[in-house]
Amino acid sequence: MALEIKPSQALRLWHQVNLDLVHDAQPDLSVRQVAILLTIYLDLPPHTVRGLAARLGVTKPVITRALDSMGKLGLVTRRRDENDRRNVVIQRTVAGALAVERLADMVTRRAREQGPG
Amino acid sequence: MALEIKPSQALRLWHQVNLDLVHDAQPDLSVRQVAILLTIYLDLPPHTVRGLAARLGVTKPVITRALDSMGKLGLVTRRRDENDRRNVVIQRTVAGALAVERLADMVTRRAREQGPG
DNA sequence: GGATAATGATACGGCCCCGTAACGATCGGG
DNA sequence: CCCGATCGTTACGGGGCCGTATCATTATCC
Repeated sequence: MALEIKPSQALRLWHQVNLDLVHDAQPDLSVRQVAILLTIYLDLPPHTVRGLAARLGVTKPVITRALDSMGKLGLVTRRRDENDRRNVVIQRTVAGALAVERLADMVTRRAREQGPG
Repeated sequence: MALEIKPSQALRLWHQVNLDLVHDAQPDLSVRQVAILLTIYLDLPPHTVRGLAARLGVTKPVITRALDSMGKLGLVTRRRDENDRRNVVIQRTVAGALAVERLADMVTRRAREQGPG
């Protein structure tokens, strides 16, 4: 059962949510950071730097830096993989889960506000 | 007739579209730039720096700089208001309209791909 | 064990964005 | 007129992200 949505509704939805994101005090995450964060919270673990880089089609330093900054915000954590100590496993946090949930509420609420066409 | 959407669908939609935005070669716009761009293309003209700043709740230099960079990308244009030469009227462009349309298609297509719950 | 490969982090130079403050241009009221 | 208010822009100092190249650490394979 796919979501039936018209282009004009899609645009208004994207507009409203982006306005909400600008308005709320939280620091704006970049498009890449959002893509990484949601991949971590929606795709099945485990998540590695290499894997995220491949999924997003960007270089590894992009992931490392994004994890650094989102780590400072408490949205994710890193842990060495004890089975293969070259790997780093990215883990979810309570704060990160809350941030994702807030985003879901934002999108859902704005979607419900959209009128026809 | 509001859009019926579940939080998990909303999150997957936001995730997919952000992944698309990262993947496509176009330079990533910031959240603020997207909010400005869509305000210009969805809200009724005329649009001024001051008005956009108020709508987004940010300072005027933020708008000026965003218009500079989006202007370089050909997404918007500026023109002096001849009635009150202090004002600047922001105008739409063909390239900007195409970019907005592409975004609408992206969101619409990804929405249709979302399964239940 | 030693060479090779793979993983994630770091260094570097460059560019863009931020907020505050100040600025020039323009309008409007007295 | 002239003074104050308004508009958009610019200057400044600071911080973040980018891609490339390089690095240390760890695993693998012969």
